[in-house]
Amino acid sequence: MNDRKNSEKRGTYHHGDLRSQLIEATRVLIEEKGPDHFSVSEACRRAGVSSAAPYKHFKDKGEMLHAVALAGMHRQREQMLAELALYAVGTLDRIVAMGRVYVRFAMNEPGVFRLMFSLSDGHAENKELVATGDNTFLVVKQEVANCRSSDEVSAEDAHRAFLLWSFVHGLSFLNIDEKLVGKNIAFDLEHVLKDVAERVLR
Amino acid sequence: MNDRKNSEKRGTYHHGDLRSQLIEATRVLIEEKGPDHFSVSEACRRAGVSSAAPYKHFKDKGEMLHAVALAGMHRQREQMLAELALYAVGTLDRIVAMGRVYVRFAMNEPGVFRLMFSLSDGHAENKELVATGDNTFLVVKQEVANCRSSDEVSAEDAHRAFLLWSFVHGLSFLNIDEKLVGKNIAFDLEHVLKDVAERVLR
DNA sequence: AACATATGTTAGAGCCTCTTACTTTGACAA
DNA sequence: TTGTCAAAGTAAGAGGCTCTAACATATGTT
Repeated sequence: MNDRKNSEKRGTYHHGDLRSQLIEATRVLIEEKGPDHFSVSEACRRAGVSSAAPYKHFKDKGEMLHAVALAGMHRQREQMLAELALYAVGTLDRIVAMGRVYVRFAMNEPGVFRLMFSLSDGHAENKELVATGDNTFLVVKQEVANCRSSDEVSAEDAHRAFLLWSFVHGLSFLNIDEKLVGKNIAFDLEHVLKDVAERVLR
Repeated sequence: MNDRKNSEKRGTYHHGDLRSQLIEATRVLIEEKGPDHFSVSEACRRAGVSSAAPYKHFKDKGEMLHAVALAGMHRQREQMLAELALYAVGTLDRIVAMGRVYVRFAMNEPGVFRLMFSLSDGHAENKELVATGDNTFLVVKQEVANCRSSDEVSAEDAHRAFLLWSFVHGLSFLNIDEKLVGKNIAFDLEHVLKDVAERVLR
């Protein structure tokens, strides 16, 4: 079988696993320099290929970024589900848990987070990205419904989920963009998340 | 006196008002193509000068963007103060008014809004930008304090102002990045703002 | 009137994205 | 086993970008 998929051996003309190594190099670069200063050329240098190589795998630079963003959304989703598993269904703890994952993800991977949400370059036209995002928001809505002891997501549940999302989204951006430093804002994440969850879920 | 400051006459070797015309061209371009796809060259073409001209007025591209961002922050602040003047001191209406201005500004000038908050390229190091932002947030804190019938801004007031800011910030971004379309979210701005203001101010 | 300074210009270095044409490799059918 | 083809590399380069250096021309001060 083809055991070259495991990214180890190069030295051959064909790389074997260029696509995923480019995505990883891109991800690292984005965290180092931000999504704006990322260059395909640099990613190529790190992957050890010529600067024309990526175009066998991606239509253009934007498609590389989309791949990184999509992988990020999957990571975020998985982290959310993993954290949710730790708390009892229908408790506020689960709402807090989702918020924690959201904000922490932004702190841990600010570059990718910005890419996922802020770089709107054809994101809305990318079916996969939109579907993944919708899917994650569906989880939030379901959790809100559970918290309010209903199984089906009502319009009111959706509205409250939306309030929660807006809040953690704004908090994440203000935080990674350092708009909060020196503004005398006591910022204990757990406390803030609990506070907001209570206010929104009554 | 120097009446060439009024941007009209060119045809002369010296432009007369290049700095501000470059800022305006940049602003327009950013709204047309987004802050990422803005190019100095294009702004020069529109202003009718060579692509080296801007460097007599700005250190680099980033400084041009800072100028646009700063002008945006001043516009935002002025709109906020103008809107505040319409409502009685200490009322929830004033909180709603500030939120309205914030979200509307983001909708009307998404490119500049993104620039102001999201492009964190040395923003934190730019004293003027930071000071202007702090100043605007001070207004919010003061309004929250007024709403809770105290003149001085307590830590609790600051905390609530911060919750409000996070919320409208997130809402603005989700909105302009079109993350809300097709997610069955009833989005009546006035209603949402009132709802949130009540939840946060008890 | 003459000069210093501010603010334009042209030319070009060095970087980037992406295309074209060519090369190498691996897979698979005969 | 070998011949062929598609996949996935490479080198070269067009065209665009940022920014610098060297030069040119207005402006305002003296």
